[in-house]
Amino acid sequence: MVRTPLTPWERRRGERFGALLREARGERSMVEVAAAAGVSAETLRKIETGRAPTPAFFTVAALAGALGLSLDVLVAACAQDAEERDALSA
Amino acid sequence: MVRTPLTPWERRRGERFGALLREARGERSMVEVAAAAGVSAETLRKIETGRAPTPAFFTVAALAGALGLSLDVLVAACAQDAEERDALSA
DNA sequence: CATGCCTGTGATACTAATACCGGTATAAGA
DNA sequence: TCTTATACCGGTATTAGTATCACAGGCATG
Repeated sequence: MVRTPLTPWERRRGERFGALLREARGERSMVEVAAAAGVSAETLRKIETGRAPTPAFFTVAALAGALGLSLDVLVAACAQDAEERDALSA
Repeated sequence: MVRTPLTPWERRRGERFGALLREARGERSMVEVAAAAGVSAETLRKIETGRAPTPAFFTVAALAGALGLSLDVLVAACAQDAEERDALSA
């Protein structure tokens, strides 16, 4: 095996991550936020829906900047959610 | 064109980013840090040398955690370097 | 009803990230 | 000297991220 496929856990983490971004976007439109971050709207959509579970670092950094989010807080929230999920549904 | 190839600017940013990680690693070995972050040593090496200029978000997050770095500080440092470079070599 | 606009979506294409393998060089230590 | 460890490099294979194209639903306006 050359490159390990994404584990279900990683996909769940991606869904959580996307949900956080979507929540932070609020009433703003996808295209508006995507344009502000300098990425395509489709990319933002895939990240929000969890279809791109492990996006590029600078893509996330640009989105976080456009949304006024802290990257450290973001990863912490993801890790916390993951722990809760693991604890609940083992 | 479907996916835009990486621009020289992005590659330079990747080099800067890798240099920051390498500096933060200090005396520790690649394999040690890579293992602590849960990534392969080759991946860490490529990121440090700039051969992987746009690494995955969670890969960077894991490395930053293993190195005790803040992601926000990291991107800020990259952006600052990029601005300096732009200002100098326009 | 038809037309246009805006939002989000599905399919497709192409590039890059990641991992494994082998080889090379350098330095430290037995 | 020989061995070991570390890092670097090239090639290869496979998955995943990203962008363009084409389409559908809602909503206003003529």
